[in-house]
Amino acid sequence: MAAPRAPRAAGQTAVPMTGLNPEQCEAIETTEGPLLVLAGAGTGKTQVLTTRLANIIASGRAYPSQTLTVTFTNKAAREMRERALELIGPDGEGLRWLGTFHSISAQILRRHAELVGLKPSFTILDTDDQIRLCKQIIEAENIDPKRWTPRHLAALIDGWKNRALSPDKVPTEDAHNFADGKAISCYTLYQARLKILNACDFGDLLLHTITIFQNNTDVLADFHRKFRYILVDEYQDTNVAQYLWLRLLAKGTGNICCVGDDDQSIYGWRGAEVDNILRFESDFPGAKVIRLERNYRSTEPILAAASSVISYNRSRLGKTLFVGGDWAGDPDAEKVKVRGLWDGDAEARMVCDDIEAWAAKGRSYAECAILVRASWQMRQFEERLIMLGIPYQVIGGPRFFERAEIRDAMAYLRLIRSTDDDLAFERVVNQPKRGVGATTLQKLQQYARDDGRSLFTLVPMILQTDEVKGPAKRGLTRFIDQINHWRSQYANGLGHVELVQTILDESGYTDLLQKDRSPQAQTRLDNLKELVNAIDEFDSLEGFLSHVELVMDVSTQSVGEEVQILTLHGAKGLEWPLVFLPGWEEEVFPSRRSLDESGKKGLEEERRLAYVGLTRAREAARISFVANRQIFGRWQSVLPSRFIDELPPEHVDAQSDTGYNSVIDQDNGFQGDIEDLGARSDYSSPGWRRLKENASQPVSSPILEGKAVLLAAETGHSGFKLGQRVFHQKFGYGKVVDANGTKLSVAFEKAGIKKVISTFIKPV
DNA sequence: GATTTAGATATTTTT
DNA sequence: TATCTAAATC
Repeated sequence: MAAPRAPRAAGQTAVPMTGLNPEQCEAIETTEGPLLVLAGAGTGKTQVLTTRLANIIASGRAYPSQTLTVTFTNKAAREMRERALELIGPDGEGLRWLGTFHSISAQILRRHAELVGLKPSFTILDTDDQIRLCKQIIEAENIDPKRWTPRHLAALIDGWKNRALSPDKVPTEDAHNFADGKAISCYTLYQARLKILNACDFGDLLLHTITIFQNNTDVLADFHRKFRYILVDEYQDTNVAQYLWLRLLAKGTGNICCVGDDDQSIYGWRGAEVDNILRFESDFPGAKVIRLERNYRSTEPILAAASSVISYNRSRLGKTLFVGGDWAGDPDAEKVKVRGLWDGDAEARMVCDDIEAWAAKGRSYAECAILVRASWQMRQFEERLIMLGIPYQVIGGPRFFERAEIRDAMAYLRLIRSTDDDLAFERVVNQPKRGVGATTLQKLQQYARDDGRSLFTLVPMILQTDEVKGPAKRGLTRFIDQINHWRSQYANGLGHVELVQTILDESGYTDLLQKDRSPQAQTRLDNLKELVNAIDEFDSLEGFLSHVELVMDVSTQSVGEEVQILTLHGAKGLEWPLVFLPGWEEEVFPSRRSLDESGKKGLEEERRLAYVGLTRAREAARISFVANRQIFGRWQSVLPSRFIDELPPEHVDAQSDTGYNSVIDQDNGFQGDIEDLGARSDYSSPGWRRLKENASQPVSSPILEGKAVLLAAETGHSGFKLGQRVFHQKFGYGKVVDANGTKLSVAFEKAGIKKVISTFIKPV
């Protein structure tokens, strides 16, 4: 490789810098030495990051392959790569060190696996495999799995790995809380099992890489020479392991640029340490800090609201966002609306009416988003939107590669790739049913543990004996034969796409789903078709599998003309003109669990979540809270969130449509005035009083009228006749087959099933 | 070993 | 309310 071209003079950039403000330019041009870019919400962070990367390359400071760019999500990595390539053109083909912490670690680890006792072909376990491994360990250690769940153990191990703690370094008091101190031996056992399986979990990808760097100065020195510039996105979300990883690499040139926002650190429960960003200047001596505070996204009231709330946090570096874009000095900017309602139904009604009114002004549904704290809050909005016939999209939820049917299909493929993959073997040996139950499987596992060889190798030997009999023996024999058959077909040149198809058909998996008349079966079949399509895009099975292990993500869904419903966490990095922030009640938001588990730290994180939520809005933010909330089927009287009190009164239009003297308490039969409630819970605050003074106007929903939409339970079935064709947003078209009682029975065409509908449905 | 039923249990989510 | 797990029964 030739040496990089001579660096250009400082200040001279090779990439167009039009439309960038002075702080942004400074962040782009300060290429040498440690740099922290504190980028507030909506201040053009991604643009700075991509332009900076492009500039380093275009100015000849480094070849693309000499830059390391780290993100947290695959989505961010994809976006960054695209935007950087736009700026630097085909030169950037070599941006092969742009990726997530995990994908880059995996690349490094594949090259140096033997240094930590792994083969380069190691597999990467996902959460599901991890939990099943933990289950086996808990059984082996004779721990009561009811009291100490595998999930619990997996979470503990994950937590330690986030903090870069190997089994010998776990503080004893940390381990005491699990199964009378057996936690550490479980962890040790877990790591031993992983080594036998030639596998890694996500945490190991980072930890092994750190170990390699620490124990092999030559390898580290190699990477120091290689990576001339390091860029890190979302630095506030790094955990201890990621921090150590970065420190080791940054010791080379010292050219490390971290971009982040301490006010947007919302993943503490997942191991992120806000402290990393707070400590940056002392961690990297001589570090420069540049603040991006000019916000191009939101109106004055929205920024004022967000800034005011976040100012109540103590652990932060401090920034002051100001309106820097088209919104500057806009006299028509809407104040942040705060509305109090009787219950969740009324709240959903108000929000959806607002959305209709927005659309009636000629604006698009896709410009609206409803951001909730927890996913259970989504349902009532969905129901209401279905009723009004407004298209919507729920973002998040169970991901494609985590669905059972996809994981089953993947397990078959993993077995074809490597018969030693015991976890895959266990998953599908009885899927579809082959008469191999828990007892048989346990017996097999016992053998495998004693022998140290894989299940697939041992089972044929066991079958020679009389250890397993009857249906289990027949099932196992067939299973082994089938796998061998598929493997030889594949070895003899059967294409990987055909292979999946063959496996699904010959194993009886497709049959099983086709016979199943449940509503999910059709979706599952569709998902499997989707999987076949996905595999088609790769040129080999191995390529597909190793990609999927790291990128548990299917290409982003297209966003059409739909209202978006998502969690506050899912909203980070996104923006909409109109944002609804419902459920601002104590115990819901801030979430009670968060406060219970992490106290003041938890509260500050919840507050950052409020900040993230508010700053997603471009033109209008609408907060709401209720007096009575149904949580898991139980009614609870709730109080407005303390964050409402932290809003700046002059930028807020607060109003309660229901009055606060309306409190029901199902458990205690309490029904009374807010004064009583205040007395009960010591709740009294300026914000609350301010809202209470305005508590007069009733809620109105004019938009509802004239909609050809009915709820069976509310209206009876006057709107429906037997045989009537109807449309349901989730299940599609169908015919009414029974309309007695309070519910409506509908046979849906696509799913081929009958379903009792208690939510809204539209006659067509 | 498979199926059914009763009971407990309940954030946020990425790799 | 909905979902997942473990015991109880087939």
